[in-house]
Amino acid sequence: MSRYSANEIEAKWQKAWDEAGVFTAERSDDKPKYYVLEMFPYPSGRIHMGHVRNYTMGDVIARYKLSTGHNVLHPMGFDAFGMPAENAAMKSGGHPKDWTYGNIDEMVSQMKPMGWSLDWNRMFATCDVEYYGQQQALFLDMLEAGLVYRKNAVVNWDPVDMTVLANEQVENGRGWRSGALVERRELTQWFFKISDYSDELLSALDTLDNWPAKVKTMQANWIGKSRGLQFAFSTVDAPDGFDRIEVYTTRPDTLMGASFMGISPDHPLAKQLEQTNPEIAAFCADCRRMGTTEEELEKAEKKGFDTGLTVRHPFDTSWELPIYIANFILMDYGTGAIFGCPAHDQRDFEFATKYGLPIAPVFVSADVEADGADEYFKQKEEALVPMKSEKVRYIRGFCGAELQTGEEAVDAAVTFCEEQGVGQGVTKFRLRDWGLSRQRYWGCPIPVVNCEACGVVPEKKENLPVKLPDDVTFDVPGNPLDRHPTWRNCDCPSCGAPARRETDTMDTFVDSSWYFARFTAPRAGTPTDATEAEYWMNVDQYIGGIEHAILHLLYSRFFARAMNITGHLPEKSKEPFNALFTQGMVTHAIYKTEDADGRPVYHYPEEVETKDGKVVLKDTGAEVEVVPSAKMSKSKNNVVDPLAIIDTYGADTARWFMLSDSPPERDVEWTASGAEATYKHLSRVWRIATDAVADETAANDQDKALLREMHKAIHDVTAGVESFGFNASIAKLYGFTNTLAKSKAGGDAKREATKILAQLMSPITPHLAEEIWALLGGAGLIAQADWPQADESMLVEDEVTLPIQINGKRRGEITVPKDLAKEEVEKLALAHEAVVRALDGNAPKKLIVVPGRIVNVVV
RNA sequence: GCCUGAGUGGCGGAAUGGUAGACGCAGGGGAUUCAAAAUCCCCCGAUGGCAACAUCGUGUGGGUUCGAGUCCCACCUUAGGCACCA
Repeated sequence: MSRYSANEIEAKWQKAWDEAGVFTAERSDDKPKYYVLEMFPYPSGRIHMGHVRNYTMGDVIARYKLSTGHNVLHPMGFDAFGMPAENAAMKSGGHPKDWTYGNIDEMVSQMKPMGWSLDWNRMFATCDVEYYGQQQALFLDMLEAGLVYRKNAVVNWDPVDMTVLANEQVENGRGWRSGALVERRELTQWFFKISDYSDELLSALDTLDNWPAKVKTMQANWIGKSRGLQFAFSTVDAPDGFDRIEVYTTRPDTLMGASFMGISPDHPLAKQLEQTNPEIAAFCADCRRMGTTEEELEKAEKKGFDTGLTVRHPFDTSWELPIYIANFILMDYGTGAIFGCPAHDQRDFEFATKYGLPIAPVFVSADVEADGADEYFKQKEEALVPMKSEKVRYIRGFCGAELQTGEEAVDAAVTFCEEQGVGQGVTKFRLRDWGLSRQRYWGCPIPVVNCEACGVVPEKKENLPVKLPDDVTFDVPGNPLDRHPTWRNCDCPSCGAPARRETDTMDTFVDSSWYFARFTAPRAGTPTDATEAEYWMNVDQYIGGIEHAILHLLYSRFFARAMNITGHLPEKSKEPFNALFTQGMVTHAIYKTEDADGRPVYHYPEEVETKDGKVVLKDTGAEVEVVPSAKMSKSKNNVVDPLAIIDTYGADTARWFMLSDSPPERDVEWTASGAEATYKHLSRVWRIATDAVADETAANDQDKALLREMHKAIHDVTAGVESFGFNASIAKLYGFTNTLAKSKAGGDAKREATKILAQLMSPITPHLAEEIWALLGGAGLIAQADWPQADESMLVEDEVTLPIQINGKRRGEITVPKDLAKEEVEKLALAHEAVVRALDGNAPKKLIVVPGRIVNVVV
């Protein structure tokens, strides 16, 4: 008997699948289709355990669907544009293209040994000219459909490197490379009109039944629908054109508590004022040096600048409020101007306290009398911000009842203001338009041309693709496209005069917003092919990390709609992902000690050992602190390399272990002992199979019991696979393997059971399954064999064991024929020793018999 | 503060309202072996008891039920998200 040799087996069967073209997706009318997709990776150059888990989950589904008679589409590609390639080029020379394609080759060579059932014929990278050329065509169609436009927007600008910085490249307000103070600078940029779809993207979430509720909630919050009042304050002595300033508020009921007006440093009025007032200019410049993320704005100290101008309160024109420019107000939200009500907003409260502005309460708690209201409020040292659904007592209300909820008061205030001609109720969304311009080289060029005479002109479709030039260097600051004369200079597609290309490229989220559609026809001369898209779309099961819950998935949903409008996807694909599954992370313990200065030192798993129940360093014997279940991270030295695992145990072990220990949606901890145990188990299955081949035991009375267990295993494992309960399927496989190993059944029954075991294991450990299948003379490839069906009649036992409870506590059990009459069960139960003892001659108060389940005696 | 989840042995985790802890890891004992590796068998929530067995036990406190890990109410802890403000 030979030993289980994973490396030999795995290479052999991968070759066999490849030669038979088992995983080539083919369209045919005689079979239903199934499209399973895992989020494609960034080509970092190395696969990690997260990939192994993610792609193995998809693979189990794909292989299962293949064996249940589906045409399966299970493709793979690379999300290949983006900054890391440029960073690498800047750091160590070379070209982003070479770096990227080198990494892709490297990763493919690491992925293939995992034995995933991928249709590699469909592979592409988003940096392939064929792909981004079609993306440019899509962009032009969207431009024509009015889904793209240009406007000014603020970016992080590094004045030394003369470049735009991503948020993560700004550290403490300084450029990560130059160390220069980062400015916020306005550039003209391209935007997708995703905000036009805010309401639809929100309401359609309700139709996504097979999406995690969590993701839907996150998207709903992100879209952020709100109902409020938009109205204008009239100004006093303001510059021309600023007679009125529009504000938006979700709390119009607090209008009588207004104490100041705040405008964004980017508000037109602020910009007007800073031209003549150096102090205001300095303040605004200071604000613009802050980062552009909301988080940074929130964390920053709240600062304001009194413009000296005032506005009149809409209900009392003699009441004037000062106008402040404030650093926490974003031009992109609402109208870029607010009124502050310090009594009922914590941020306004702090602002008013800082600048000595009045704090007038509008309402108090419902349990406070109106007379004592002002007194009550004076004792408070923070804003009173109850839930909108809570009833409060209005003391400066102007409509509705004195006692009402915030929601009721807001509605009443909107109605009242509309009647008075002071503004109108509007619905606003937090979701902003999607800025897609990136001032970078390694991305999809935006296919437009700037002509002096014609303005911004779309490139002609026949001139696509607009290819990235290869002859660029990164030794000089700035975007190489900007200083590439022969690429940048071109002829206007409209008038033919000399013109300049757009040198901005697209956000990489654009690339990943339609790749799933491209997989249905990856080599088509148009973005998609109608027949293929009609057949393969939608993605039946999408699998990926929760970190993409908002942006990627929301953008993809928008793109699917845009592609429908522009004729690239059918109506049914407006929601492109029928089911979504978000898998947990792969974690690993961290081994930590401290150096002489108290700084943490992280040790590789190989450097530690367990001695006398303590984890110590092999070298010095020093005790090590074990931090369990931390995300794998290079800096913490707790990364497990899939290649090393394949080398030691084989891909089947890695695949099985990644699914065995935790439910798929939760994090799983990689442990060396767990991997070892998996390998031992697979070796055991291998031994059982090789033993079964030559087993000459005659058929006997144990056969039926074994086959019964076999059918139960079919039933349970299948149920697990269909419900994403891979860990449950694996538990059943362990159980069935134990039964099989101990069975005294005849050789034929054992061989049959072993073949079924191999089939049930085949989605998880496909190589070992093929080997056993071949060993036992299975026809063809197990990958192409029909999934076994459980015989329902074999799932029912002839006898059942019923627990006997006394007052709800288990006190014994009886074994009875399955169909025994209830009365007979009662009789047997009452005769049970423990029951007799408990009753002590008395009659039971109550006797509950749940057929086939339980007996409960109440005494 | 709000919205989602989660909380069960030493650990990962099972349990359509019906025998809590399946299955795996770790641990203990035994068989085999000159010895070891590998393999096989048995035990393994806590407390008491030689044992049979008894009592307790699913974050906390209540409740519904013949019966609650599961359903309801309140709370605690924890992870993720939002930072409702525009």
